[in-house]
Amino acid sequence: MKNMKQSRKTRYTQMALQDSLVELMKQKPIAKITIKELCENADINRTTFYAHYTDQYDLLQKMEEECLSFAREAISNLIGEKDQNEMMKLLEEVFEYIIDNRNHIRILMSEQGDINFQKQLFAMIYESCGISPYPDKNVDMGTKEYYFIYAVSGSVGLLQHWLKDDVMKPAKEMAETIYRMACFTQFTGCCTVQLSEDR
Amino acid sequence: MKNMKQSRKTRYTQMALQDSLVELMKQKPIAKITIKELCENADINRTTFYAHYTDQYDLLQKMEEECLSFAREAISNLIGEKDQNEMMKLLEEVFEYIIDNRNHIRILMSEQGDINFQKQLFAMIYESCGISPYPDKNVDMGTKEYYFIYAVSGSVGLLQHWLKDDVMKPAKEMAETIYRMACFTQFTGCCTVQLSEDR
DNA sequence: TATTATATAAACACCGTGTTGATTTTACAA
DNA sequence: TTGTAAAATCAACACGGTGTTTATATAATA
Repeated sequence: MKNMKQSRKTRYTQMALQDSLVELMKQKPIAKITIKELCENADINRTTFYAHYTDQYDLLQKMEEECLSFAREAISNLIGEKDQNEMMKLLEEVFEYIIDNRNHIRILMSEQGDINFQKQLFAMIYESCGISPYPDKNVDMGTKEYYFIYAVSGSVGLLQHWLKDDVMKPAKEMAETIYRMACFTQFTGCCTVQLSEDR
Repeated sequence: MKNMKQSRKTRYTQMALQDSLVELMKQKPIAKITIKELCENADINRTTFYAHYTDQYDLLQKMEEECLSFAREAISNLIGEKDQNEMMKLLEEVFEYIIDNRNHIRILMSEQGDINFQKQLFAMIYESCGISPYPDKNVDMGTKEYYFIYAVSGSVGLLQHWLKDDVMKPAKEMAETIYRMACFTQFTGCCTVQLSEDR
C-alpha cells in the first residue's frame, strides 16, 4: 500500500514517456528520435528520464516485455490445450486481446517498430514449442524444422498484415484462418509439429 | 569510357565505406554506428563520406538497392516461366546467388539489418505478383490474399533462417522445399496464386 | 604539362548527451 | 498540520559527434 501510493507519480512519468514514444514512432523511426524531444513531448524532465531508462531502446524494451509476457502465457495455454474447439476459443481470445491493445502492438509489430521485438517473439515461440518428429523416411529432421519455421513466419507475417488494416477482420476469422494454415503446413511437411509441454 | 576511369577512385571509396559498414553491423546495430567511426574504419575522410551519402542509413539503402534489383529481376523471370522444371532451375539459381553473396545479404536480412529492406522486399514481391482468384464460394477474396501473405512471409522467414546457418543447406534443397511449401499453401487456400505477368 | 575531378585537411558553430549538485514538489504518516 | 522521505525539476557542465566551409593535395585524363 505504501509503495503503491509512492509509485503513483512514478507510474505517471513512465506512462507519459511510453505514450510519447509510441506517438513519435508513428512519425519516424526510433533511431531518429532524440531523448530531448521525447521528454519535451511528454513534458517530463530529461534528468527524470535518465533516472528510469538509459535510452530510447531501453524504454521500448520495457514496453515490449509487457507484451511478450502476455504472448508467453498465451502460447503456454495453447500448448496445454488438446481439444480443437477449445484451442479455437483460446486463439480467438488472443486476437481479441490484440484488437484491444492495437495501438501499442501495432507500433511494436510494424516496420517502424523494433526488429528486436519480433526477434524475441520468434525466440519465445521456438523455445516454448518442441518439434516432435513423425516417422517418415522422405523428410529428415532438418527439413521438418524448416516446415515449422515456415509456419511460424507465415503466421506472424499474417498477423502483421492484419494489424495494418484500419478495419481489422474479426478475431474469430483470424483464428480460423491461422489455425487452418498451420495445420496444412504440418500436413505439407508430412510430419506432426506437436506442441509438447514437456520441454 | 571517360566516366569509367574517372570513377575508379570513387568506386574504391564507395566500396571501402560499404565494407566498413557491413563489418560494423556485424558488431552492433546501425543506430549505434557513428559516421566518424565508420570513416575511420574505412580509412576514408569524413568530408568524403558526406560527398556521397547523407548518413549511415543512406549508405545502407544504396547497398539494399543493388540487392533489390537482383530480386526484382529474379521474380520477373519466375513469373514468366510456366514450366515446373525450368522454374525449379531458376529458383536454384536464385539460392546460388544468395550463397555467393551471403556476407552482404546475411547482414541485410538479419535481425541486425534494416527492417526497411525487408519491407521493400515484401512490397516488391506483392507489386510484382497478382493474386488471381480461383472460383470457390467458401473463401472470399480477402482471405485468399491472406493465404498469399502467409506464403510469402513463410518463405522469407525460411530464407532468413537458412542464412543463419553456418553450413547452409545446398541451393537445390532450398529450392525444392520452398517450392513445395508455396504450392501447398496455394492448395490450402483453395485458390490459385497465379504469378501473372500482365500487371 | 595543364586541366579537371575527386579526396583530404583543418577549423568551425551547433546540438544532443549524460551527469552533477542543489532545489522543489509530492505523497504519506505522525 | 507538519515533518520526512521519495521523486521530479532545474541549471550548468564537459564531452563528443554532426554537418558545413575553405583551402589544399592527389589522381586521372587530354
